[in-house]
Amino acid sequence: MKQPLRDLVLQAFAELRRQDVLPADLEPPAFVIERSRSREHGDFACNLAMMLAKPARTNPRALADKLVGALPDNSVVAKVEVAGPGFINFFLGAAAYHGEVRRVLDEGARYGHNRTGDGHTVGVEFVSANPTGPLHVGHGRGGALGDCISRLLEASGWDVKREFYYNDAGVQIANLAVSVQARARGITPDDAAWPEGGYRGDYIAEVARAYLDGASIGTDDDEVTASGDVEDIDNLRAFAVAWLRREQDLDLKAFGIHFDVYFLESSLYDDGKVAETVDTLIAHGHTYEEGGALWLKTTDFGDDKDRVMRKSDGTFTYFVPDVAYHLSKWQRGYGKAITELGADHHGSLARVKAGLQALDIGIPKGWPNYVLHQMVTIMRSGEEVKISKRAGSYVTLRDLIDEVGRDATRYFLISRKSDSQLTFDIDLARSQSNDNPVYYIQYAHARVCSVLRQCEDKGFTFDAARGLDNLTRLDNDHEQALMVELSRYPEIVEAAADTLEPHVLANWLRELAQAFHTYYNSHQFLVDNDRDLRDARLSLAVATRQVLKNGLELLGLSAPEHM
RNA sequence: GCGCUCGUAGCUCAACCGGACAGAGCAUCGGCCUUCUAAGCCGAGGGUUGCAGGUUCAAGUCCUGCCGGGCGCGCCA
Repeated sequence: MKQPLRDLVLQAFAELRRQDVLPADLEPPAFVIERSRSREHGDFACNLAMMLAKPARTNPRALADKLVGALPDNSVVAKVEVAGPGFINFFLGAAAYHGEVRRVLDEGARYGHNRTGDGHTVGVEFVSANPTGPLHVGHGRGGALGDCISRLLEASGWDVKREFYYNDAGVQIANLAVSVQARARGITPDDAAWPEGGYRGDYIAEVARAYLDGASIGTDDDEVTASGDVEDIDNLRAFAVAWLRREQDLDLKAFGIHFDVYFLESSLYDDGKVAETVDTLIAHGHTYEEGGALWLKTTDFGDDKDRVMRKSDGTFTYFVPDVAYHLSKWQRGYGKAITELGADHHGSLARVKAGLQALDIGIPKGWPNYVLHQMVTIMRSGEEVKISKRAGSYVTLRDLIDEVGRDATRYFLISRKSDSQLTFDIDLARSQSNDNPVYYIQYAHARVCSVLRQCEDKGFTFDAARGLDNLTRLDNDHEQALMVELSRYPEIVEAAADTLEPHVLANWLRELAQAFHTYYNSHQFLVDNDRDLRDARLSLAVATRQVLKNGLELLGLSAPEHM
């Protein structure tokens, strides 16, 4: 709804330039049209006059008056006021909101979508857990965030590729293999013979048992059968990785997340991409040898010290495949790329970005776009549960889903800004699940469904067209407030997608639900003696249900018809 | 020590990227079910936005310096 107002203001601005009130060569500044916080300030406020006060060398209120005077005739604005330090407040006519209700019913599941992405491809990488253990809550936060961001971008016209990067090469995988081997030999973590750095969790014993039983594991691209031979470390490793990948896949499926691409780190070595990346960096003169190692001059690109790429033993440090991996994303046409990581990885960002810049192939400085999430602290029985891979003590994602449900887990994990730490109180989420915000929103949806069922039971026929013809009957404060809330949805989706912040949508959905619950409690939908009013109210209820459903969908939450 | 990040009501967090009087939920207290689902609604109390400066018409938001929490700082990944 903002754009028509913006156009009007720009026309007024141009008119003042013509009248020499403003310098003829003055370009319009980056002013905003924004929703008013309070009803008395109208529906939208514009700050243009305050921004122009200095270049025009007049006081903002006088300028605001002139801008208002220069506004062209139009049908959207019912009233304009100049207020405060020089705000121009727009009061919209009821027709503007009625039009929005019609749009909701007309566009249905597409309402709120926009075309910002224009069909371009964006790669969204998230979770990317090492296949060395079950997914824990931190992965859950990353998973929920990445998936919701993907959904928001899809709703904004992007062609989204969800991508999972497996670190299936390197030291941790070797550790995994020897851990399973030790378990298969009957060694436990408390024994002196337990390998240094081995994974101590009980799941390792499960893997070992299955290995000794000669089990088979099918993944989408492979089938691994255990030989049962404890000495066969290659088979042990392949079996353990396949096992854990399958476990993680099941967890993600239970969480409602799918990926389009599973990218294996090992493939970067197999097809020579790592070597190619290193060669390119050397060829462009961004490296040097020192102490038997090959260094990348990351300080040329904003890092605080240079980094080793190839160790003196000839192997590469971990960030080299990371650079090769991101290069692969670039080459695969991800003009926009989002990499979602736990904040403990932030130290490596600078060197990966430096590596990408040093390739000299025109990758923009801000590419990829990193989204970091802070730690999740888990409380159980009033105490913090420490996550310790070493001791094998976990709160797994599966535990959470089992205990508090998929919807509640997702909602909890995305309802906070990703860069602030999150406390997940399991007891609270479980014991008070009825007071959980997600149920509050879903309840509003179920209530509309219930009203429609009652409508049928009472023998009323709901005529949506008739309702839309009678929207002028919706004249009380609660109905007005609800319509205003509904009309904000497209702006919320656009803002959340632009800033990659799903919590904006989560919080707003609560406001929408609240506006509906308030309305529901103060007015009857199924008035029996006034069909026009009844249908008008039902139209508004159905529009609300549609927007609730659309919003829940973008967060990957269900929209139940009964509760 | 250096870098990044956060600090808002008793608790958990918002605040539309610089706008008007800082808002919700939980918790506490008080009301509302013979009427569409009370998983709901209405009301009350609760704040020097960690501290001190600066930038400007306007600062929780931007800049500087402190204080405090978290994370990172390896030829580990």
